[in-house]
Amino acid sequence: MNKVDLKELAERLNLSVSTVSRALRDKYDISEKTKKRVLALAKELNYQPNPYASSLRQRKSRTIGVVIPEIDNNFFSLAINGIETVAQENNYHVLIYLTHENQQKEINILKHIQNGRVDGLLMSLSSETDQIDHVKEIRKIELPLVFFDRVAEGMDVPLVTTDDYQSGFDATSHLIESGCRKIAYLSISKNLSIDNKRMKGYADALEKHRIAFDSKLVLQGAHDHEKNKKDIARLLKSKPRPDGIFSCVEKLAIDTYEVCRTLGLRIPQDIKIVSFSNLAVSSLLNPSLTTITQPAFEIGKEAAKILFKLLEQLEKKRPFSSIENKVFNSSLIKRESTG
Amino acid sequence: MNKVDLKELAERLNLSVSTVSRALRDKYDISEKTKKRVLALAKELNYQPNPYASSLRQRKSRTIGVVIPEIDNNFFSLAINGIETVAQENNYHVLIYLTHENQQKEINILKHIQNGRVDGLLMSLSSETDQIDHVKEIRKIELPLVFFDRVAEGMDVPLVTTDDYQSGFDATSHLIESGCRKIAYLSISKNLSIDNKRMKGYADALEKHRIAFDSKLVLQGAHDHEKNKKDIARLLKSKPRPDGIFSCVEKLAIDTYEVCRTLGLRIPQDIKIVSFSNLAVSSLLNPSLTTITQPAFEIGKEAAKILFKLLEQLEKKRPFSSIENKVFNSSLIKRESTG
DNA sequence: TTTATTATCGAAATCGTTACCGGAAGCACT
DNA sequence: AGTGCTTCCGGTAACGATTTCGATAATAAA
Repeated sequence: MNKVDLKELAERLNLSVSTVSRALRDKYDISEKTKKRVLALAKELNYQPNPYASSLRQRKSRTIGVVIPEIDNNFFSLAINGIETVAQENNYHVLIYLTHENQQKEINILKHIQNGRVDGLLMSLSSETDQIDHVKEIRKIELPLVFFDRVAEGMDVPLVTTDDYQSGFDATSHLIESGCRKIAYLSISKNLSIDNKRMKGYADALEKHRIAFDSKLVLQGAHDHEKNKKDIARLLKSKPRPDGIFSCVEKLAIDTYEVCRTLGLRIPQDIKIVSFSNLAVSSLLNPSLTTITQPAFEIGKEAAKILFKLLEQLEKKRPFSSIENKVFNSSLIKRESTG
Repeated sequence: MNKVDLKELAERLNLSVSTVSRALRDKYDISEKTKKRVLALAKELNYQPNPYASSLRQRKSRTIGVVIPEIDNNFFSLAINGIETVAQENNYHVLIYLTHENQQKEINILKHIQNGRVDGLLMSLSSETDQIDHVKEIRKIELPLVFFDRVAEGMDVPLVTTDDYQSGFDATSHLIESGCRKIAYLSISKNLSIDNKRMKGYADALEKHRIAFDSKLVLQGAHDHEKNKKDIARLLKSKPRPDGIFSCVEKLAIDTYEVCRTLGLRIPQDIKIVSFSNLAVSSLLNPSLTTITQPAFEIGKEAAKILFKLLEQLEKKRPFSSIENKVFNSSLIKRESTG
């Protein structure tokens, strides 16, 4: 066991522990000569400071937490990629927590995290979450928090999102312009603001083209693929059959593809599909999928950057500047599924 | 600021700090009555122990680290999903580190991690990694370590892998049986044992069918998509053109699809493709892709379980039982791309 | 009643690092 | 010589929990 601590360094160098500590951290009141001696020995012995002692004393952990619904999802893995990149640049560590779209898990995670384990939090809500007391609790202890994508609104917290309303509007308009008149909306959650906004865009686009909104055409997706496929199949077998599908999330679009295959429905001849998606192979699907693609990596990076800005302000005890929201544009990429 | 610590609890209860601590941890020498009082107040004040103080004292962090090459990759995100699931069951926290396939980053990460920040490590090597001194360093400090998928062999460390040789053999045989005679192998790294095994399976299958191994048909993939596509295009324009492709990783297969589209090559008529892949939409591609699919989620779970078993043994100071390797079977799923 | 035992709790040391305060030594300037 | 500044370093007390040891009181055994 190879544990070198400050005491050991101090003894070997005939210095005090506090001097060694300050030398290693390049403080002003240690001579250059001493600093060099200390650094040299520290390197030789491969000294690594104990992060827990340090965190305990400094009341900061150099760690941020990321709480997300799931990770086997292109959007979130790209976002984490962005987050981790920024964290590594700032010499921070990243703790990952998955809620698996479960509100109770989300509550538990937030509860067990509000003890200084992380200096800040990045978060995207679970689809089941229908109240946010647990998040407000986090605010009470003044833990810097940034929401991305699946945000909770009205909380005085920075939000990083995309132009969900506009995207919903554009996607639906695109379907209408492609000839669709009976367009279904596949939702993940009526609780999530991003879902509501997308649906509002959908509804407004319908209205603009004088197409009646029909609540029977709104399908609530679940966490269970099989159930989703059954529901989608029922929807696609209803008469008159929908001629367009706007899916709020990638996985429901995939389910739709599979159901269409099962039912022998042709895309785009029988039904056209557009979906939010970060699938790298959208253009290679059969048929290629028209997507609204969010800049997921950038969203992760930006959310992390804002969080680090908050941390810096906290550090310098500056008053928090105005809440910094950031809205990215998604891009509608037209492909065969709406052709 | 709402920081409740043991001292505060103790004062309010007219007890000593040590009694409160032991009551909370349900030790035998505290009366039931006192325990109840303590628990009640702790709950009321939402007491959360400071993890760093606790870790410092106990010399354990209840945290494991996961070091992987990338995360926007279906295999690794599924694996993490499995890891996180097991970790959450064990009340452990998960730190994520991405090497971005870069050896130097991998070295730095391992260096900064060997200070007690994690109790154990799960790891999959970067494709660039061509020596493993940094990993051996980790072993010296007796940090429990489990490799999964991209393992380093000969290190007396548990490995969780798939039957890469057999999969390589089967995939190649399948191509041959489908009529291919000039089969290219797309590799990610000559350093990785999984790559070597897959290639050995490829080579042996060729030999079994008396097809000469041709090193010009082995293409070394890089981290850069554009370069890969150029290389693949060059390969596919060579004469006589390869009639089969066996790709070691998903992303090279995707690149190949795109190149084929650009060059106007028809899959599977002009060229057949099989690839390792965890893509959920393999069957929806145009044409659907024949894959060797690894049980990624299970691999993550199993690796984490083995790690926790090691941690438990360490806890009880039992001698380590024999190194526990686990080999999962991948499944060859035949689809149109080799039809 | 005395002694041994058990049940229950408190005081203090400890984990490794950092912050606060102060002190010695050297120099410059009156 | 005395005063005032720097420069450089050490001692000590935190940070918040756990653990060891021992103390007290209550109970059982003698």
